[in-house]
Amino acid sequence: MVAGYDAVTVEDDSRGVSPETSRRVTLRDVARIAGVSHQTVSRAINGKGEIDPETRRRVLEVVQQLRYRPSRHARGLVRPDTTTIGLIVADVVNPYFPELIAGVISAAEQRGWKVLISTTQDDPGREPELLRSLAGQVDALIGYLFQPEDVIAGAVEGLPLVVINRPARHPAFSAVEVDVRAGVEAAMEHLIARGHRRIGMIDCPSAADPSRRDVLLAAAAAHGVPIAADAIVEVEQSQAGGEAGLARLREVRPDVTAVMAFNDMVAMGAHRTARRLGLSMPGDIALIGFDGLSFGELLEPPLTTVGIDKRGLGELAVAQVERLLAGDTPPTVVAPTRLLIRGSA
Amino acid sequence: MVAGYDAVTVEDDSRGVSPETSRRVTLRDVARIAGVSHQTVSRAINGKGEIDPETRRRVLEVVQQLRYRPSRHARGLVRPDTTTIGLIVADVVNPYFPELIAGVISAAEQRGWKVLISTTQDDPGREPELLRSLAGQVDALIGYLFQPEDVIAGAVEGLPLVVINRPARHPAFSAVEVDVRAGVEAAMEHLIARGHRRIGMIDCPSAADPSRRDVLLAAAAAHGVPIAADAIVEVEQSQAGGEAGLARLREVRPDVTAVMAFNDMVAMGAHRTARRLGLSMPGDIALIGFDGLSFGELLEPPLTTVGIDKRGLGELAVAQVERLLAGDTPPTVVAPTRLLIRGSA
DNA sequence: TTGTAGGCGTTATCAC
DNA sequence: GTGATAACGCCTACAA
Repeated sequence: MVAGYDAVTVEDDSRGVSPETSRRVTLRDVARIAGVSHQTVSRAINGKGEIDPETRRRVLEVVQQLRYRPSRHARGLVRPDTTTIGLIVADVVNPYFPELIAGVISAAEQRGWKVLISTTQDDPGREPELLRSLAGQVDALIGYLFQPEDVIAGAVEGLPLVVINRPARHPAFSAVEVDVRAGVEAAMEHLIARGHRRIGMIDCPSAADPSRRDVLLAAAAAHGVPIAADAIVEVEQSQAGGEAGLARLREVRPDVTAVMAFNDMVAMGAHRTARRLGLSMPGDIALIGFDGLSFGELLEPPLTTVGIDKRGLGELAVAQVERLLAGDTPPTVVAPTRLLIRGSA
Repeated sequence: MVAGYDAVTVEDDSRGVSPETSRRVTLRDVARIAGVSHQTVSRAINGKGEIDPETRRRVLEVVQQLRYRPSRHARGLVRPDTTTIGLIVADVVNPYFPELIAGVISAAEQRGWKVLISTTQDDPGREPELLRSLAGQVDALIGYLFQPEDVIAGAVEGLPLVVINRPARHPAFSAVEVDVRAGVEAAMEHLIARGHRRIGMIDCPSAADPSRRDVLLAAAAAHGVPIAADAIVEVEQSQAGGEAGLARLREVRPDVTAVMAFNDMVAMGAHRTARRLGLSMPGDIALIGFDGLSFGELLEPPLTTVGIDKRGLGELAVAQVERLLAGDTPPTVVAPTRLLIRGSA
């Protein structure tokens, strides 16, 4: 009993004299004040093992009073590990991402995993920093990243990483890619079947390899409908970029009858410009986007586009993580695309 | 030394013979194989303290070879805590949420916090289970929840919780609310100023209190433009609900000239029905949504709506968490709304 | 430069 | 029913 008494005094000290130095309230603090062993407190909290109801009540009271909260780290150390994966994207609001995120979350949840999300707020420069800070908290990472591979590799230091927007050259990475080639191919065939022979593109800078532009050029050439160099304009990846893009393209090549946009955002801008110029779609000009974002359905006419199964992409990424975690080095997985013919082409 | 030797054997066992039983690779395993103390390994990994480059190289090699990864829990136990907050929403894809999530993430990031996201996949029944499982991983929770308060309270057991879609009656909760009253009020004034006198509503079931319906009725009454009981139809909260809602309303009260929808999703459905019926907006019928989702801008005519600063809502929630974590019991915070007059009313 | 001892907060196992 | 004692995997002293 003397020991208990002593302890209480110590407790009073640390709590009364210097509450600012607020050390964390621990199981032992509760135990001391409640006059029981820390083990009993544990039992009271977890409802495990036999314990006198009265003791339990008293302990829980002290728990409340001290605002005690168990340390998740201490728990994690002792209990079977919950695996947590980190997800880094540029921006949650970009309509491309929510579905992707949903795929990751649901696939993770199926496995009983948790997902930690971070965004670069559209600033790729923050990637290394984010990767580093997430790396300490998770068991693996999934990222839609733009930095050079060695920069990324340096930041994650051996943590399993799955990249979802580009090929993985670096041996430490694993990748999920979109079948851009098949998508562009399908779009091209569609346009040609509709009689288009002078096709243009509103492209954007991208780290992908091969780029959409290369793929498009190849597909067009393969079909004997070569694309003129000046029928490809490059703009910033945004709606505004798309608006400017179509305007520019019309100036340079007014004879173009069909346009493939880098993605739906850009296509939406082009769509806007087309309407502003009084061009009917698909009559005066056919327009095809890429991504298959749902807002395209709301446009008038609705946007024809190469749809990506973004949800599936997220799920595949989690599956890759699973194999990585198991010690595998899985080959790149390719997510399919599907032409969504909706009206603008 | 015998102990060490034994251990090596065990290690060999667990890796070679039964990789399924795979115990975690620890710092000590690395140390043993590298022939140094676990402390040296720690130094090699963290780059702290003096260490012979050659030793370091050798250690890191073993680290690679054994695929050693430090345990985040063990680290967390010793290092200053990263605070992590859990965020629970129904579904990331619902266009209401991405902005909210973005707000939470950016506010959290500003404070150096991490965000763990979970979704109920639109099944409120999963809330207790999710809350419980998240509770073990985070320092506080933010949730867009539908279960009764005591159910929630039981699941989080004292973890700080901020609810963002309803008032907090329970003392353990803290809340961020949307200023529905002001929003509805503004919408009402707008309609009345435009000469509308027979106003209807497409409502949905909701846990909010007071409900949007009550608020609308009060506002209407206050302006001397009472709303007939049968001018309020209740539908499921979805686009399909909205479609059915306006159709039903037109049948019962064809004289209604303006309709307030429960939210933008529902309004979009109504918008569709209006077009299908050949009703011009805002001429034949004025339509106002709620939420201020951006897709409303793409409709033709664009949807007039009561806008919510969803990003701000998320930021406010994080601020509430901060106060909660500091030991405060902050009062409910109200996020403002703003009428976005875009065309449909 | 390297190794040893102790502790972080929790749970499990075993006595009492 | 309750309480010691020993892990869990890591890091920060401090000693060698």
